[in-house]
Amino acid sequence: MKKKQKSNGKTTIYDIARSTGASPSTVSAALSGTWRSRRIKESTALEIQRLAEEQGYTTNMQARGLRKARSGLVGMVLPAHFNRFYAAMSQIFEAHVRTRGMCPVVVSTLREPEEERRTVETLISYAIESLLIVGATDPDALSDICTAVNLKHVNVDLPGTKAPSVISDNYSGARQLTHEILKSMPKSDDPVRGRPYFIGGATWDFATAERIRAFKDVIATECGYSADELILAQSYDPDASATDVRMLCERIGGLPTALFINSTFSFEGVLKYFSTLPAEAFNNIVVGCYDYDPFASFMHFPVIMVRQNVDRLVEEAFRIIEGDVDGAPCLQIEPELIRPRTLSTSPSETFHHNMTR
Amino acid sequence: MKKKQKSNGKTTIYDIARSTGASPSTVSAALSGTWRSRRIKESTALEIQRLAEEQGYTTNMQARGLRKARSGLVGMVLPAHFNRFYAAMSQIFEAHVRTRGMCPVVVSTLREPEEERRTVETLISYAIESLLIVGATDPDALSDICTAVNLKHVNVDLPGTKAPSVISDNYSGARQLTHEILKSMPKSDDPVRGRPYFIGGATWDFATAERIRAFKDVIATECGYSADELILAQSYDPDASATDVRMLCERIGGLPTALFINSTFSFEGVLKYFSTLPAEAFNNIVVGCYDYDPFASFMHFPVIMVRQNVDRLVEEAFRIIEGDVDGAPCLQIEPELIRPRTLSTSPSETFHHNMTR
DNA sequence: ATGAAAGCGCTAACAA
DNA sequence: TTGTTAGCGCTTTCAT
Repeated sequence: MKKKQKSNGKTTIYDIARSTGASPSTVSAALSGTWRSRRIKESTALEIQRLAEEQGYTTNMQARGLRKARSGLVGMVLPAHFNRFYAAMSQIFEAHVRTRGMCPVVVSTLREPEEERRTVETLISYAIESLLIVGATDPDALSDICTAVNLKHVNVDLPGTKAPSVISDNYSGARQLTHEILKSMPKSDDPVRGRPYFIGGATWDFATAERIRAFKDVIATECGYSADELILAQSYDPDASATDVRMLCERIGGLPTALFINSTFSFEGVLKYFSTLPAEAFNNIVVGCYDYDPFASFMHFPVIMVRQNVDRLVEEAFRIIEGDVDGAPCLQIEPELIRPRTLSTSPSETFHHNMTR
Repeated sequence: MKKKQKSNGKTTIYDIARSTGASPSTVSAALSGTWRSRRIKESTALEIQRLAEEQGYTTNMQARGLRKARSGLVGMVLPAHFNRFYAAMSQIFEAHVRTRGMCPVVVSTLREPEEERRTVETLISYAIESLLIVGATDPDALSDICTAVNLKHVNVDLPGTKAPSVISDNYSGARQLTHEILKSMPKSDDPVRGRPYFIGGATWDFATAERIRAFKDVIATECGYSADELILAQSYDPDASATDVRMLCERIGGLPTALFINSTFSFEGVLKYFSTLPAEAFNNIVVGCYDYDPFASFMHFPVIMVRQNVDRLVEEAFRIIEGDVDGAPCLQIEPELIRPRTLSTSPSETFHHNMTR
C-alpha cells in the first residue's frame, strides 16, 4: 500500500506520471488505449499500465467526459422497476449497453409527466449519449427536450410522433389471444354467460385501445355479434377489476365462459374475487391474459397468456439509435402466445440461469 | 428559438453571462442556488434564471462534479432486475435518493464476482458518492475496492465483514414460517408423509443456511424429532426443485402434508410438478414459501408466505451511510408473515398506485 | 517517441 | 454587490 495522495483518495494521471517519470499526456495515452497510434514505445506503455494497476488508478470519467464531450453513459427511463415487463427491459437494456462498453443508467419516473421531464433533464445534465424512453406518458414532450440538445432517443412500448418508436403489436397480439380464447372456450348457447368478456385497462390508454379494437374485430368476424357490451375497461387497478368482475358475475348469474384480462394487475384483482368462489365454479371457463406471469400458468383453469418480446423490443431500439433513421417511424413487434401449461419450454427459463436466487 | 451555440447544442454559463452582461461566477451563483449567500441582487439572480430557462440551460454535471469532487450520483449494485425482491429494492432506493436531490444509478451484476468488481469500479469512476451493495456474492472484495477510494458503502441482504450490513432476519422469519406451517398442517400419524419437508435453495448460501437452521430448531422443539432427513436443498433452480419434489413424492408415496419452499423460484418448479397431479391430491397439504408473490396466494391449497421488509432494509442502509458507523455491524430486519388470502390488506398495494400498468 | 500547454464547464477564493 | 482567476483530471493539438 502506498500512501494516499491529495485530499481525497484518488490516484490521477499526474501521480502516475510522477512515479514513472513520464509526462501526463504519455500516461493518458498509455491508459486510454490510444498509445499505439501515438507511437509510444510499448515498454513505456506497459510499465505505465502496470504502475497504474498497482496504484489502483481509475479513470475519472467526469474529467474525461468533460474533455471529450461524451460521458460513456446510456440512459433509459421507464414507469417503474417493480413490474415484470419493465424489469425485463432493464435487464436486457443493461446487457446491450455493456456489450458496447458503456454504462447503463436506468431511472423510473412513476408515470408522472413532470417526473419524466425532470429525469430526462437530469440524465442530459450527466451527458448521456442516447436515451430509451419506455412507456412514457408524454413521449413527445420528452422528445422536445432531447431534440433541443440533439440527443438521440427512441420511444419504446408507447409510441410518440416526434421520434422513432418500437412497440409491441398490441392489435395482432390481442387478435391471436382472442382467437385462441374463442377456440378453447367451452361451448354454450347462453347469449349472456356464453360470451367472452374483456376486463381491465383504460380506454384512453393506447395499448388498451388497440387490444379492444382487436377483441371486437375478431369477435365480429368469428362470432358475428358486436362486443361493445362485453367490455369493462375502467382501470388497471386490481381492486377495480375485482369489483368489475364481481358485478359482472352477479349481473349475468355466474362466471362467463371466457375472460380476456388486460394485464397481470387486473388478473390479480380477478383472482381476488375468484378466491371467494367454490372450486366447481371454474369447470367451464377459459381465461386469456394480455401479459405474462409464470404463476398464472398454475391456476385450476386454463390460462392463455401473451408475452411481449422484450428482447426484440430493445434490440430494435438500439438498431434505431445507432442507425440513421429519419422521421418518426413506428416499428411493431409481434408478441408471443403462451398456451396453458407450456411453462417448461418458455423463454423465461433463460432468465433463471442468471437470476435464480 | 435562439440559434445554437458552439459545436454541440449545449448552452453554458458563459453563454448566459454574455447575454445578461453578468460574469460567469455570478451566473453560476444565480443558477446553483448559492446567490443568496453570495449577496447577489435578487433582481439579477431572477433575470439570469429567466434567461437560463429561456435558453434551455442545463448544468453540466460532469463539470460541476469535477470541480466540486462530488457527482450527485448514488449507486446500487444488485444481482438482477428481473426479480420481485430486487425490483422493489430499486424502486425504494430511487425514492430515497430522489428525496436527497441526487441521481440514482442502479446496475445489476448477474451474480458474477468479476462483473461485480468491474461494475463497482465503473461506478467509482463516475464518482458516485455512496454505494449500496445488494446481494453480492463477494461483498468483502467490493468493500476493499470501495475502501481504497474511501467510498461509503453498505451491504444489503447478504452480509459482509468489512462494512456494515443490513439484512433480513432469515432465522426469525423461517422460525415464524415453520411454526405457522406446523400449526395449520393437517393432522396425520404417518411418520413419513405426515412431516414437513424443506425444498429449494443451496446449503452454501447464507440465507438458506439460516432458514434451514430455523426449520430444524422449530421442528426439534415443537415436534421432538430431527429434521435432517427432511431437507432437499440442492439449488434455486425451478427445474431442480420440480425434480426434487417429484422424487420425494414418489419415495413417500404421495404428497407430504407440509412443504417449506425456499423461494418463489423453487415454488415455480414445485408447481410445475403439481400441475401433473389431480385436484384431489391437494386436500391435505399446506405450503409455506419464503418469499412473496401475489399470484401464489391463489392456489387451491393454503400458501403461507414471508415477505422481506424491503422498505426498512433500504431505509436502514441509508441511515448507516449517512450516520457515523464504526466497524461492520450487521443489522437484522424482521420479515413479515403473510397468511393465506390476506392479499387485500397487503403492503404490495401501495406499489400498485404508482405501478399499475 | 514524448512533452508542454490549452481548454472542456463549472465553482470558490480573493479582489474590488 | 459583483468580477477575475485558478484549477478539478483529462485529452489533444502542436512542438520537439
